Amino acid sequence: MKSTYSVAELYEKKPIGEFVTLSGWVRTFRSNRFISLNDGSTVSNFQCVLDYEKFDDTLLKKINTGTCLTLKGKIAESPGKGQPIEMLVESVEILGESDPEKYPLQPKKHSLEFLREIAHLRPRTSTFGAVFRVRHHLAYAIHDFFNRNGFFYIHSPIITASDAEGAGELFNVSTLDKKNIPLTEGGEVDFSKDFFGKEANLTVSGQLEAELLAMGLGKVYTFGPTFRAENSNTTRHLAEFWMIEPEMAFYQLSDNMELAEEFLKYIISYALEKASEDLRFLDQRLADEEKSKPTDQRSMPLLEKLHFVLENPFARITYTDAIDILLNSSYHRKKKFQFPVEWGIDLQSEHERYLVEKHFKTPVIITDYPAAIKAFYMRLNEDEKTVRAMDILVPGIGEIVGGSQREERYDVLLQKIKQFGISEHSLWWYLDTRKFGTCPHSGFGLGFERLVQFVTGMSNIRDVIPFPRTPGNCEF
RNA sequence: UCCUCCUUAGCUCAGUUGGUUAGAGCACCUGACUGUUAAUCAGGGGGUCCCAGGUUCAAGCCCUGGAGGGGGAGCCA
Repeated sequence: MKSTYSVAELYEKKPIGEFVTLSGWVRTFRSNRFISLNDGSTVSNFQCVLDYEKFDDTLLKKINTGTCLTLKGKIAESPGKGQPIEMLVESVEILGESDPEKYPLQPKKHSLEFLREIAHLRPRTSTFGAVFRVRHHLAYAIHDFFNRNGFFYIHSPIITASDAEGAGELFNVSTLDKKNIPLTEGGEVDFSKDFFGKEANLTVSGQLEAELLAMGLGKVYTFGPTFRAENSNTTRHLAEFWMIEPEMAFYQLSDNMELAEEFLKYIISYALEKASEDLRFLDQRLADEEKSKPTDQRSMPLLEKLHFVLENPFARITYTDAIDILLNSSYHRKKKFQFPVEWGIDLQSEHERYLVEKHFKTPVIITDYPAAIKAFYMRLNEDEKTVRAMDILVPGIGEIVGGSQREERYDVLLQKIKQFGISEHSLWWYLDTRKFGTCPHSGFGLGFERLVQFVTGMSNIRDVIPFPRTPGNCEF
């Protein structure tokens, strides 16, 4: 018979009368009698009761917030109101002491900004425990969804020599001696002397490589780290983040949209099922936070929002229709938009927010953007002005998915590459797939941390990844 | 990178028109109490007022520069 349990297992099995072993970290120690213990298996703490007259004072003094303990004792029904069962402690082993004068976490509410500075300890708080457990379930759900639907998980390279999308600043990967950098005759850095014999960077996207695999394996996806050296200081950007990029042969844009919607709904319903206790906690946390805001600025309660997304179809409109809606809006007539609206502009945050939060009040898929504001690889429409792009916008976060049908026609793609000023030579392998057995295909990218933000209701992206990397911040 | 707000005890924050020894709640320490739920009650310790310079008889408060953080924007996922 097993006698070592996690807190989650104790609450599930309620082994009343059984002598068990339990390990965890002390949240509070009340009345010299009640230890509130958490082991990370669930957001709930477990009450362990000890008779202080039976234990040494020097031992009791070591039971403080943060102390790590192994307790042995019998499980009994709890006469108190806060919990169904509790442990009547018979032995206490101190695994790790915690000096209460110096331990920064207290049994009280801390600001997220303060906890960010002690990111090595914040996994011991209720909020971050819940966030990281939900993050796990979401990651697992993503693999589960693709596996059930016939996708193959592929590993695209982390180090690449191509700035695939031509977008954003790159992190350089080099083993050159920084104090003695070899130069060419023209005074440029001589990357032929570098480790790879050419300039190399951390990947900004696995998409181009995923396309190569899709045109052999059919349906594939990547799920890996991505790096952008942008000087972005916002609540929704990281220098290192995780991205999911499915890529499907023989998928048109409409198939792509259907997949993306089904995918998001599957993941959310999986999280609601597997992490219901954590999501209830996060729902309450958000509600408490929203109390300090004026009524008209409050967002929808977390659980209500998630159910709403599950139960309603995403709105689908073209970019051209979106511009019309914006032009006909009362916001536009009253000149509430800071940026002008006209066909051809890149939609600003305020425009996206109006469409999602005011007009449709549901996630929105916008398609067929002007070719000039989208990447070179997106398939050109018959009007030769727009491309088969799709962005999914959600309330609070904005863009969570960006995807497209890919340009499969060799001549059109080559012309676009030249137009965008990209060296065709560096993409010879990408062009080859259009030369040999090309086919219509589509895919999209989902920012994992933005998904975690959406599901947990955390407003800053730095609070949904254990150790965030942002400009000027690489601690831990 | 731009705009804006902030920086006072371990944490969250107050500090009036520039004026004596800089305050509160929580945390911590000591004691009392002991079936509590962020326990309660009494007492105590704890400060480079972000840094540097300036104005003034006098600066936490005013001025200049810098650093760090929050929110918004851009770039994007």
